[in-house]
Amino acid sequence: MYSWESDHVQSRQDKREAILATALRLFADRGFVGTPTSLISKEAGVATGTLFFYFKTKEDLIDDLYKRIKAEAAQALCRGLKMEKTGKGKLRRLGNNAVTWGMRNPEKKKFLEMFAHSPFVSAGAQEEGMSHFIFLKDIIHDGIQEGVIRDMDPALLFCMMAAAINGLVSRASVVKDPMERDRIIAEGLDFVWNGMKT
Amino acid sequence: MYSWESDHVQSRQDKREAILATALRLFADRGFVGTPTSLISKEAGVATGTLFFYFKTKEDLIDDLYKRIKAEAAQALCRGLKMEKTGKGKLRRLGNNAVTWGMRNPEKKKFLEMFAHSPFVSAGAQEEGMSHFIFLKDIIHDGIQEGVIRDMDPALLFCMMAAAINGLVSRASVVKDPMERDRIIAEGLDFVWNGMKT
DNA sequence: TCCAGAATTGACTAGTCAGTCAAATATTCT
DNA sequence: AGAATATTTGACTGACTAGTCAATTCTGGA
Repeated sequence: MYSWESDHVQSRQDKREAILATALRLFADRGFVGTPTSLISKEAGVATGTLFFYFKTKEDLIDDLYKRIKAEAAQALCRGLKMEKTGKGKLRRLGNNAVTWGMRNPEKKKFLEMFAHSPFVSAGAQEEGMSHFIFLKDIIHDGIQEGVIRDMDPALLFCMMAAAINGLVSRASVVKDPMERDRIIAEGLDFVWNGMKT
Repeated sequence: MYSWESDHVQSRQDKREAILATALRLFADRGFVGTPTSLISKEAGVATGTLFFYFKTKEDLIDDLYKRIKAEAAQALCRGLKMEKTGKGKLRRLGNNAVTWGMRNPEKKKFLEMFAHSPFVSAGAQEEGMSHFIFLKDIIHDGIQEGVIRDMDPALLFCMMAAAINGLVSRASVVKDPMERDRIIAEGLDFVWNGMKT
């Protein structure tokens, strides 16, 4: 079968993408260790050797996914941030963006969670992942300067914000009714906001 | 060598405890899958067969640890709770207890975290684990009745409180200076409290 | 002391999985 | 076209691991 004969046209480089997409799906519901590379390649429609042609090791594949998702998440957090002039506005927008992204990308969120709690994480990837989020420190810092945020340890604020929003998304994800879900998201964001405002 | 000759007197039933303690330590820093049963038995000073004499499978061992730690954590959360008369007092005490326990038992905290994010968790253990925490729902409910807590979804409040405190402990754990650490804990608890109070 | 059952041992098994490699196929360049 | 290079394949290997089991040792009671 030649690609120009197929319904599923797949250029050669797309195999790499197919592997990444399949890996994400499988990792999210079976975990890193519960997902053999053989299964990834099978579900992606490639041979085992092909997977190792594109990724030197399984860990490389995981790290690659991590960096990619982390970068995408950082980008999503920034959506519309420039338009907000006040620190308060920026922070509110940030929270909204975070929740929206988490709700829309459950597999990616799960992956990031698993990665963070996994003991076999390459320190390098961990570090590069965080580098995308430096701008958050600035926003928090500005908020404190403006006096709209309580003067607390910025790293603590960052940790607690992230954790609380994570909890919020987990809770909101199990609520089926869209109206109720929106109400819960609003309540959750209020929780975060009240926690940090002066 | 007979036990009465040894400096490390170890009655027969203590092997079970030795296995559990060793497993906790190893799981906490290598993860479930990164810790072979052979290593657990070796470090606990027993034969491989002995481990499987006390625990039918590796998963049984993990579940057992989980139930035990969960029960202990629930107990720790309750310390001094009876003495508090108001909902506000109870909730403040609760937060303090949670942080204190998390800081004092990093391995157990890590274990619970890993367990929660592990995809191969027995639903039974998960359920029994939660059963120890039903009393929290009541406290939250009382707080809302009293009017000291904002009227929001109790499950959401529970999720976010747990997540935020978890984030707080993570952050506080990396701070070496005791004074600064105490300040951060106080700030963190304020965050949680401000998030939920009316 | 002797026995029955509980506890303990560690060599062994059966299976799994990450990663290799030589051969085959496709693509690009001249 | 034909050579050179890039990609793809899947059978295979070597390492590792959960769990077994027959044999041995320990323990408490008669």
